[in-house]
Amino acid sequence: MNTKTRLLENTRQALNTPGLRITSQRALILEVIRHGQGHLDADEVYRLARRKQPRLSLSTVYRTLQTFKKLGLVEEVHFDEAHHHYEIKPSTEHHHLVCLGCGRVVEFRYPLARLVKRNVTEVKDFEIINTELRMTGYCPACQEGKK
Amino acid sequence: MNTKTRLLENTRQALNTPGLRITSQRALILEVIRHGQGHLDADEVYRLARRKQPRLSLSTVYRTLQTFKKLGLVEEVHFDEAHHHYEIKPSTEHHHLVCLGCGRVVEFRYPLARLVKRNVTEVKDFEIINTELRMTGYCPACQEGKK
DNA sequence: CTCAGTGCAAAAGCTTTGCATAATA
DNA sequence: TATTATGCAAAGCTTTTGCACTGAG
Repeated sequence: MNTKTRLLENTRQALNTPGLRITSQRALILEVIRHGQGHLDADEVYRLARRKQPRLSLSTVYRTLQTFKKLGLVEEVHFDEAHHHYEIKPSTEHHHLVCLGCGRVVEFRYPLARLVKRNVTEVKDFEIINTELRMTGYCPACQEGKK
Repeated sequence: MNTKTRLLENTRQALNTPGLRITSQRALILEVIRHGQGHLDADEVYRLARRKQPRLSLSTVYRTLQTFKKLGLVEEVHFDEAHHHYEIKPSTEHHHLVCLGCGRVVEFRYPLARLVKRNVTEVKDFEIINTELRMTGYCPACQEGKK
């Protein structure tokens, strides 16, 4: 079984929804996000994917990202900038720590949703769909640099 | 002391930084954000402020927002959409709960920064500047509507 | 063969910038 | 009077959309 066939096979599992078609573009984009280290924005996905499939268009990337989001396959993450980043939907809740100096993004696990739901009156009655914590600051290395 | 004078007086206190000028636009924009219920985006600030000062331009709003942000006077909040919202910098840490049904935004207090800093290894060594938690879901009323 | 998906180009937001003019300190 | 800030218009970016063509099922 060659790489391309395996890729399509994986995609088939991920995208098995009536009416939805498995295309080489979708397989490729899913693969790029899976292997992309963490948090790619649409343009990064586009550039990486174009190495394998030069005729791929940016609109396809955007449309595919929307599709994946609706399917719950990827998650949109909001950093400080104006645009969005995407990551494969994690099985366990996790959050992000962004260094304002070097831009490094650190992920960490912490069961916030449960905690907050239990302790905050306003949240108790909500049906929570998504919980996103973003902390920004300076990592140890960049704290040094500032001195 | 008339309204305009008082406004400028308040602004003077807020903006007292060498080289920074107190203008009627800045006073007005600060006032709009202060009285705006919670979370206005740039365009909302613009439209509200234009009622009092029709010649105000949108670029001034954007530039002023940047200035205020740098001064730590207002805070940029990131919701699900592509653009930013602004609020007067709160004295105590608080977070946001957004209803996906009706769009209502509920604020709640919870000392997350402290908690996470204490419990998460990855965060311990960071110098944290900002902590932003955003939860989305459905409020009681909208849960009803879905049935 | 049909209809969902793609590529391309154009449009649509939101935000930033250049430059001459106005206003503050 | 010396700069800083403003208004206007134009440009920049990211994201979306229309349409004819392609390709999966």
